[in-house]
Amino acid sequence: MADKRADKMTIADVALRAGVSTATAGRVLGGYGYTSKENKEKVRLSAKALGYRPNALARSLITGKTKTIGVVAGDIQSPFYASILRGIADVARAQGFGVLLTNSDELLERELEAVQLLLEKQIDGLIIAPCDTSGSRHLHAAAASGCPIVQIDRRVSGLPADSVTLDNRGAASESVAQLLKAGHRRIGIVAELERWEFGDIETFIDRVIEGSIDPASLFPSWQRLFGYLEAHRAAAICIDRSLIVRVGTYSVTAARSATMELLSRANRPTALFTADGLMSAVAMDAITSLNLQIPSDLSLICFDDLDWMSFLKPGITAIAQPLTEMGEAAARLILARIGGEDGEEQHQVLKHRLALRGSVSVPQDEMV
Amino acid sequence: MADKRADKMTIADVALRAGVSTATAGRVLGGYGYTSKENKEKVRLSAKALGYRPNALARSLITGKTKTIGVVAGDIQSPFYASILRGIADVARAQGFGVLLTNSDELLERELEAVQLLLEKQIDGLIIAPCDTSGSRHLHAAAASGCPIVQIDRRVSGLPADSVTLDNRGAASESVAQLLKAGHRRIGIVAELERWEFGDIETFIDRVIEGSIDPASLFPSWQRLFGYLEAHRAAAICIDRSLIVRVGTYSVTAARSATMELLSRANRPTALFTADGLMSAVAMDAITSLNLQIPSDLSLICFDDLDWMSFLKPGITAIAQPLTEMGEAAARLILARIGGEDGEEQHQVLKHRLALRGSVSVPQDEMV
DNA sequence: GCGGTTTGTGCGAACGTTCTCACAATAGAA
DNA sequence: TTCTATTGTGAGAACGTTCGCACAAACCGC
Repeated sequence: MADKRADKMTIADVALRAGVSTATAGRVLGGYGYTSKENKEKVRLSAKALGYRPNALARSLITGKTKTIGVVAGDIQSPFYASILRGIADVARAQGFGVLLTNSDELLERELEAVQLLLEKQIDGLIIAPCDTSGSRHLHAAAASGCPIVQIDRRVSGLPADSVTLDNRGAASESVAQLLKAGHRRIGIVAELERWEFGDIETFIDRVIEGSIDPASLFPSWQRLFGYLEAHRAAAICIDRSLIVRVGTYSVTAARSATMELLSRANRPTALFTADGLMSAVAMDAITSLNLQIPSDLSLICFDDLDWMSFLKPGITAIAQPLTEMGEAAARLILARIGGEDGEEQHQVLKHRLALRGSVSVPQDEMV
Repeated sequence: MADKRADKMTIADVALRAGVSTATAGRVLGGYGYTSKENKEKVRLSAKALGYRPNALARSLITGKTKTIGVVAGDIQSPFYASILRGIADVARAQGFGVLLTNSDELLERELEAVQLLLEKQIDGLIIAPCDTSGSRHLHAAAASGCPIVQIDRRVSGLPADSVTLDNRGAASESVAQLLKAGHRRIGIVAELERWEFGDIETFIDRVIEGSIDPASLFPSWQRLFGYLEAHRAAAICIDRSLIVRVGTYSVTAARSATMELLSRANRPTALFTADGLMSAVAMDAITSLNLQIPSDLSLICFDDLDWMSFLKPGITAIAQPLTEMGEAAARLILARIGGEDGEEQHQVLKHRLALRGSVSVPQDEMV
């Protein structure tokens, strides 16, 4: 038994018991500098006997590295962030890094507090899904002060930081093209589309058509609308503004009522494209409530591949984002920066996978 | 402009610029001790001008508190842990605490490493879903060394630490009773049931029947089997051992083949009880693959309420765990302990909610 | 034997805070 | 006046590490 107060054992105690200086004990335990075999042994034994556990705080204070990366997610509860976080945590753990987690709920104020907290705790790097893609002075400041940042899911324009995003525009465009190819001419889209800083949605549509928008620092849902518009233009099909359902907020109730309204119309669309996981779940709810059959009454392609889409009666064709891979990529980028890599900004744009299942068919009116 | 190197600003720099001692500056910024109004003002101004950000590491080193709680989850990616984590993070944030996250993948070795990492980083408290409910010397050691621990989802026997769990036995028992009441006599159960330290599953069944098992530090899936058995005994119905499908590992493929086998039998059960979210999803997949209709061909009650269960054609009756509440409760407990509360061990057992939907009916053979 | 490298050790100064002292100055009470 | 509180200040010692430096012993080729 002897000593079992594993509590406040310092390197000095270990050194004393081993009969060496604290410096020597530090060297063997920290694995730096030279030490003789005998002393190595003595110190190790002493440390084990005393139940010594290094204090990372003290180490970090002097080395200036905490081996901790901060993560600001939107909402950890969502499968989207949960999977990304999984990827981050895996890579971090493999390198002996810890993950300090906060969520912003997509609220700027909360993001501010979170970043502040993380920086005070001296994280070595920050992975963040930024709320505000235009301003974000706090992120510019953090980057300027030397904290490496990797953006995920979206990019704040002008921020000197790496990013990992999905080709949302391409994915949406491909899916909508799929529906168009099947013969659909009235394709509804349900998307969040909370805010676009440069005007209303009509302006957005006009500017996409005229080709004067750079999708890079758009929010994902806007990029997906972009893809929707692009596919229509490529097929030389006019946009029916009424088929674009802008929920305006990331809420189930708002999404539900908007979707119900769209699908209850006399001239309802023959196909539906949902722009994210929440919209997909809500749309599915609405579809079963209205007793619509997929794909005979309505074709459907969903952004985000949720588990139920594969085992529903006809499987739902869905765009699968490589979420854990995104997290892994982000973690690898941040670790590289922490490791001192100082090349150009890296902007990794990952590709989706279109899971083709049974929710798309020829539109009803053409089937006769 | 002036100074924008928000990087290495220490309290000494602030003090120098304000024309006071570091002690006074510390008092103003740290909010302890006495300071005159004038100095307060001067220091605040100086800090703001220099973009001073306190170094939590240095503070923690001396105060002995990091305002950080460590979390060891099984798999953050699962909706189960994601929701719990959400609850934890919310409560922690509200109190200015950070959350240091790791996952164990239910592997003891990984849990060991995780706990080690967290303790080295000097977390103030630990919330953990322990892998091993019997041994766990590392947790005993951590508790002994003064680190408060809150266990979640399950309890290691004899560990002096609070816990937050669900009444798994009660929930399972109630659900199975529901099926029995509807007239089912052949009720299948699909559960993970990876390990039970005291013997094989037959022994377990026998010992439950004879009433010689304390369910407190059983793994949830075993507690749920316990409830299944209990409900049968209460209804004086014999257990058919062949209806108890032990998957043995938390894997989709194993679960799928086991479930397919069960549902393909000539004398397949008339009702099914799935013991967790993964089993539920897999079972649903199997059911649709086999083209069985719910509830006419098979009644179903699932443990864990997943989003698709509410909007499927007939809704699936499910046991909803109050997950975020569990996380919140755990966080509150740990914060209380960190705050110095030293009463008796607290073991909070939360209640489930049975979401009654359309997946249960009278068994087919009695319907005539 | 002599410089030069390699290997090993201990002292003490960092790191950026908090916190204990000692010490003033002011104010009110006796 | 003189004694106690109250309010304020700064010097300097913690906290538990890492790291620079000085110094020694050993080994090496020549």
